[in-house]
Amino acid sequence: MSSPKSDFLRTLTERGFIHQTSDLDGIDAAAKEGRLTTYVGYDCTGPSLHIGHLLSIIMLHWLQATEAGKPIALMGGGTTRIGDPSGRDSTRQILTTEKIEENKNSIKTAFNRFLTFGNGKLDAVMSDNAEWLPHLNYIDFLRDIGRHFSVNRMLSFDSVKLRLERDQELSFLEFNYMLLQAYDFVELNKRYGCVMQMGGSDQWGNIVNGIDLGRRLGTPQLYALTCPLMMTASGQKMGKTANGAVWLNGDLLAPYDYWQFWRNTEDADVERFLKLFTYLPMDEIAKLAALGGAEINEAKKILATEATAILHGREAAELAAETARVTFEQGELAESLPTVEISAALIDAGLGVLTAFGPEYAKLLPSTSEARRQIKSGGLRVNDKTVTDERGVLRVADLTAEGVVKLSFGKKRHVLLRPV
RNA sequence: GGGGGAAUGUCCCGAGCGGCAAAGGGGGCGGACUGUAAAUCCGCUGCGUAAGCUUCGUAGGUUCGAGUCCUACUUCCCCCA
Repeated sequence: MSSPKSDFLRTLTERGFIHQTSDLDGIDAAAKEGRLTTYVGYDCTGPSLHIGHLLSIIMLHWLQATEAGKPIALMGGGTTRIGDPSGRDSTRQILTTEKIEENKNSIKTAFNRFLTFGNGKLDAVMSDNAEWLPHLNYIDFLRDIGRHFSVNRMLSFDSVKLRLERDQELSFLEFNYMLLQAYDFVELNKRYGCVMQMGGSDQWGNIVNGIDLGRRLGTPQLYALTCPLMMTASGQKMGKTANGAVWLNGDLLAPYDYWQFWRNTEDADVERFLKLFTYLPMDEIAKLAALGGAEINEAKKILATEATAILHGREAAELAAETARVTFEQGELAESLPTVEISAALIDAGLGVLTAFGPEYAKLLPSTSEARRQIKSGGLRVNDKTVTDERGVLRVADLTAEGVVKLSFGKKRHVLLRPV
């Protein structure tokens, strides 16, 4: 197609969101008229979404911001009971319905910062396929939906093919996943006039199945749009911090740590990430991207603050930036660092360093054995002084003027112990 | 139904004559160098502030001593029917 006429497609294209689409012209036209109602589905396999999901959420944001259509966030309350085999070597553990409900409620909270929900034409809605999938009748489903699926073709999909080639188990349960996801698309079309599904590039097959099913059932033309799988410039899969996944929920990953995650972006990724993970205008991004050498750190700080702001709010982002500035640039003690309160009696009696860093208190390290090893390689500091004696003890004399002890693991992770 | 093979350090792959806390990778973490980057180099990578304790699919057995030998069971793969 020529250059896109809709703000929506132009934005996604210039910011690098688009990996694959069906019928670009059709999408463009629908976006221009504001009738591109679009959904993205989210599994409820974990307690929170993580940055792997962020691209699709931001795409929904742009959909709404450019007035291209109504965003639908679909919770996979039903499909999670089956388990998507895509990208999986082995069968997912089957979660209990209680666990799925719990995850779902926790996941939902992340969307409010990105989308405006309500009853208006372009207001976002949250749906849940547990509303319809559990009520399907097996025979009816086979007759109405199953007959449109060719097993020959299903076997050719990567998610299935890989398992078969490697002689890995693929249960009949999982084999049905793609039918249900296809059905979701059609159902959302009926309920909300949804005409497009977006997702990560690994979802392409599943999405196209929905389009095919729609055509066979006489549903209006449906569209697909996928975004690239996020990798860092050095080829690592994105989304890991030292402590695990980069969760979107603040109770699982504090705004400060989230800010740090973005601050540590590789040079080569800065421009790409500014486009994808912030709402900054393109000309401003171009300026930041032009920075070279050590100056690029300024761009990284802006990336971190902007990305944190759209998830946790401006105030939390500024606080994280300030905490980082005091800690890293002035080398001073920032009282807003993550703080663990301990009983004053522990300090009075003298608290062993190994224990203090361990899982019981600062939680910087998973075990005291690990703490011992880190001391040997010089990775632990108390009040910015490297710990050399694994038998060292924290005492009242170690408290700073602020009445805390600063424990550091590596150059980047700090925790304050505050006796109360 | 019959025959053969395999399960190893709770991230993955993977060696392992009866003396093993168990080779080697990958990944991860720390240190050095830098810019809280990448690349590179070095170190660490079961638990325990000591003594020591607990690991090789599960349960028994042989032995001074078992990842290693024997028996049963579980799961997976291959061949035959």
